[in-house]
Amino acid sequence: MHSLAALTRKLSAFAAVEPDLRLFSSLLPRPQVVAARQVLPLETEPRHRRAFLIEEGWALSYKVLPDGSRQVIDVAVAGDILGMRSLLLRSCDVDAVAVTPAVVVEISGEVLRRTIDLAPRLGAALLWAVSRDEGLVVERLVDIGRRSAAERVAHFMLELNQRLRLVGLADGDSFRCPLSQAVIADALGLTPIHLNRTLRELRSQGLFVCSQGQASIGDRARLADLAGFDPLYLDERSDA
Amino acid sequence: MHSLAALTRKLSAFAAVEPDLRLFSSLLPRPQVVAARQVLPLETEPRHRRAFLIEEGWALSYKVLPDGSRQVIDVAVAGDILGMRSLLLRSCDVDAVAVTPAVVVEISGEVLRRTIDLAPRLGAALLWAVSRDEGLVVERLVDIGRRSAAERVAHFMLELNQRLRLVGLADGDSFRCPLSQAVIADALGLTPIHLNRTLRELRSQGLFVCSQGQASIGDRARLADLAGFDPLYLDERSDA
DNA sequence: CGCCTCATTGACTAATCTCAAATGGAGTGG
DNA sequence: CCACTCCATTTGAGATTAGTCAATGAGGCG
Repeated sequence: MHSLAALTRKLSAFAAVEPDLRLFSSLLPRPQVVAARQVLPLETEPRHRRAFLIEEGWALSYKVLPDGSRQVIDVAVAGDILGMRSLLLRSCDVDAVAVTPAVVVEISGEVLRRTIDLAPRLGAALLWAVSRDEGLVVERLVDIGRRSAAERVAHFMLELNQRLRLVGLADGDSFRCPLSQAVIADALGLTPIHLNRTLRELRSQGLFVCSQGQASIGDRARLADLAGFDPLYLDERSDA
Repeated sequence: MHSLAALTRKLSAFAAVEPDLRLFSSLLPRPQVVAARQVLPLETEPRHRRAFLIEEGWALSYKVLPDGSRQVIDVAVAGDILGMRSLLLRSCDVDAVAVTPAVVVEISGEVLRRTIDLAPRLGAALLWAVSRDEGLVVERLVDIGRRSAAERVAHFMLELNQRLRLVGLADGDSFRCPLSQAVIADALGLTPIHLNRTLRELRSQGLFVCSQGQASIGDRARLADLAGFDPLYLDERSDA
């Protein structure tokens, strides 16, 4: 049996789904331990798709363009699900990979379909969770579309900090951040070089430091002001 | 009673939901006719949110940043729903507005909750539709994050054309496009000035023309090649 | 030690933005 | 029918941001 701890916590904000979660859990395969950099295959054969629930560790989904450049779409931590979209849609070309060693549970289309069928309410809750994660994509869209490099970085880091706090992986202004500059740059639509300079700039102003996988917000107020950050959209509570 | 024609068409790709749709329809208020530029209030009082189903016409949702710049998030045509996210989440600061005269149906949180409660399967289908629309946001993210101005425009227009074809609002390579350059620029993270130059460039190469609200793809093959466009993600069929 | 990857820096280039202004159509009131 | 205004579009010139190319450190690992 899985603990599904983080997921349970997430979904219970939406509805009372414990009994359904037991059913769901019974349909799932055993958790897998994966190494850092290991690919999480969202698609093996053309018609065979799957999603991954992240139980522990960090992972991300991304899309590679014909010219080889990469856009990171989601950064996922415990309780997040990667690839749900490609399970429901004939979405294309999205890949996922573990950033750190991680524990993941595969969710096949079959399992999801049976879950929606047997426990539609949990199905709705799962889709709601996905929808919530999409809120992050929207925020990233605004980030990349209309903010300068420094603003993007500031916003991204504040968001990350807030998300980690919500799942108990960060306490105050410091948090572990195993994302390389290349990954962050690909998430923010920047060059690693330019990201590096931007980080230097933030550092020199005492706003934010990030090195050796350890990140630290130096001046939350000024950073939030720079980013125009409003943590409201990360609120996990549902109004339902 | 509403026709919900476009929505029915969309959702039936996911599951057999006709009976549920009748229930849903009975919960909805009457359609409203709104003028171009009229705001669709996603949030009136702090705790009172709503979404809008677009029956006819064009509308869009956007987010305004502190500095006044705007990022367009969704462009919605018949059958699309705007603001679903803000209904489910405590999402913030997203506004919606009609681009053309339009017919819309308000969906209150109350109605959505009752729908999910009484017809969870339809609830799942609705959330699935939302998830599908989010695929568009992801695509926009890649667009803005990693493509040049010309590539963005090419991709956006091919996507729009494809979407309109799917709901019967475009036939071949020509389609009505009532979006002003300012709107398109805000959707693509560009300045109107730069968008204008980019459009000129595409025009001069015979790839794409857009004027007087009428758009036309001049050379689909080269345009798709430029954009790296793959219409797969727009496929409305579900695998479920 | 040699080979990674990641982070960092410099010098130069190219894409995009900003500011400013001209053009042109659509509607409006006289 | 003619000013006149309001927009959206178009163009120019110069400033700025971010990207490219190239190279050097620094740390981890077999």
